[in-house]
Amino acid sequence: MANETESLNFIEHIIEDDLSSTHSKDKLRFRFPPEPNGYLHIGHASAICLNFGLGKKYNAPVNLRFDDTNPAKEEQEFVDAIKRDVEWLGFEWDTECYASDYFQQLYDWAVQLIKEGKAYVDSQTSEAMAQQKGTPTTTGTASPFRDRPIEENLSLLEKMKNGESEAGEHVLRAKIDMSSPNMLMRDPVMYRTLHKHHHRTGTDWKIFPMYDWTHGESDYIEQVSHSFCTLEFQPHRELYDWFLDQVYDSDKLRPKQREFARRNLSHTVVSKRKLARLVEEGVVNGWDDPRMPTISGLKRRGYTPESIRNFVESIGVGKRDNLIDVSHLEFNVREDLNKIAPRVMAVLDPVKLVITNYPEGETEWLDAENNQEDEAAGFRKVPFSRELYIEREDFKEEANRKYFRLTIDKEVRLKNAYIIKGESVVKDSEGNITEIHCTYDLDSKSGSGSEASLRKVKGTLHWVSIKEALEIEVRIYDRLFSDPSPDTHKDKDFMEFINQDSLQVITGYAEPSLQEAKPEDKFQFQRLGYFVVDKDSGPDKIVFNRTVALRDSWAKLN
RNA sequence: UGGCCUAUGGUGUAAUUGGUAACACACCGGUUUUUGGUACCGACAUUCAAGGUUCGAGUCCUUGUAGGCCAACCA
Repeated sequence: MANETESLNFIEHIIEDDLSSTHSKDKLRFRFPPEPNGYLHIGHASAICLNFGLGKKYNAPVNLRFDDTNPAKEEQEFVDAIKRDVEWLGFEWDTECYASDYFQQLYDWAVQLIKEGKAYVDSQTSEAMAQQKGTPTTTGTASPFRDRPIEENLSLLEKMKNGESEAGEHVLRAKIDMSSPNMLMRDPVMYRTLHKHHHRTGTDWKIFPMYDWTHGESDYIEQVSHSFCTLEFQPHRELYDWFLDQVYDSDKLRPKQREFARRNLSHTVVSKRKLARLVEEGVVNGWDDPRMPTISGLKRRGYTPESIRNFVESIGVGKRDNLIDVSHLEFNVREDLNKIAPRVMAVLDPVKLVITNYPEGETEWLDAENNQEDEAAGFRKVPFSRELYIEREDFKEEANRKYFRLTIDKEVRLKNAYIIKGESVVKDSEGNITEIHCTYDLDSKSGSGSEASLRKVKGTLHWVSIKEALEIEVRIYDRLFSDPSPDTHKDKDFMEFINQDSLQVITGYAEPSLQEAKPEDKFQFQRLGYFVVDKDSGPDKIVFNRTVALRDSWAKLN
């Protein structure tokens, strides 16, 4: 069977091992646990595809769980955006969960821990506690409150809960081991007081559980079998297990945390906090700016869910540090868009071309194939006339043999139209070319089947008839950072590597068929790249984002 | 003066658990082409280092080396 030779990633190996020893298949359950404090990015897409992909593969439920334990940073806007993005990527969650739904259960367990002498209220400043915590190479020392009587701990926690203490006055700490080589085991904070409005619990709760106290218990409550997170949580595993030990009932499934390496994309940052800085400091125009590696940014840039899923699958999962070149991502959009994007013609850097032997004032409508990769795509009509725009770089007065485009005395084909020959140029007083004059071969009309039309010419140019052309706004994007790995320089802030020219706005001219294009419609501007209609488009102005340029082996030669 | 994790081509992953390095991207070369696109073909690594076990090691052992993470009342 083909399945037997299919290679597995290390996560799948873990599951297969568990399946053949401790777990039955119907007990498998996964979760995707975002904190609603920002938008999802391409790194999250990896985690989403991993967890939901596992769900599909093993026919197991996957929860969408919002890790909303910090009301200071979390907002409903982000919850909505996250749900939208997960759905857009093409996944369905089993249950929509919130860590805040478990606040009461967590509190009850905390009380139990105090009663068992495994937690205490500390009333020192955070600075003092940090001091006592020691460093990775030196052990910590005990808090003076470590052996507070159980009754006192209980009443203090009660006071904290009732909002009778200030933020920062007391915290609840687990009593574990101040000399552990793992800093996280040195009496970690379980609860802090925060007088903030929570997006779901409002002002009901004045104390909020910390991540470590919440995450594993939430997995346990939901009976998640495998809790996958990124590598930086590796040291948290010991604490995850310790907290689980305190509440674990052997009748139930015991969740396990396993870690994988987050995917780093070159020339950008893949960190919610750093992306938030780009938004806050106005480097980009919001979380969905097409230059952002957010899901919503990629969507607006013209990426398809399919291309992102394929990308994630092709790069796999591992445990080592990595830096994936953006070209991987770009390959995947091109591959998808090549199949589905209708071809149209647009000129972005126009120069006027006059066909001197073509009748003045006449327009003929020619047939143009919509997509040669898709026979069902059919044909459309494009207007052709005496005066056209072509790209400035598609003409040179003289050029060597390697240049296949228009030059004086050389023939070239106008896509879907006729073969023309360069004759002369008109220049302004500064020597810039303002018009190119050429003649056309009446018998060479594309698709006519005539001998002339079948003539082999080396170059084919795209063009647009000036009279019928549509003026469009085109936004050309470049990488946001000039450095491949802007946030890994020890002594430099990633903001120092921002590419100042990551956005270029130009006016172009497109064939009139584009008049009806709607936001999110995707096209290939022939010989240029893939473009998507932006939501900023209005009735009098269509705005296009360039998703990605076509591969360009000519540009490489230069 | 610590603990944990990771090392396979330029990049990212794989290798049926000890049987002779695979796939994709990138790069380079070529064929086809009314997109210098697409498609197709070819080239591109003896697996961090040094020892060891073995008929046989990317897989096992030893010793090194390099990189990452850990000192938030963030997640």
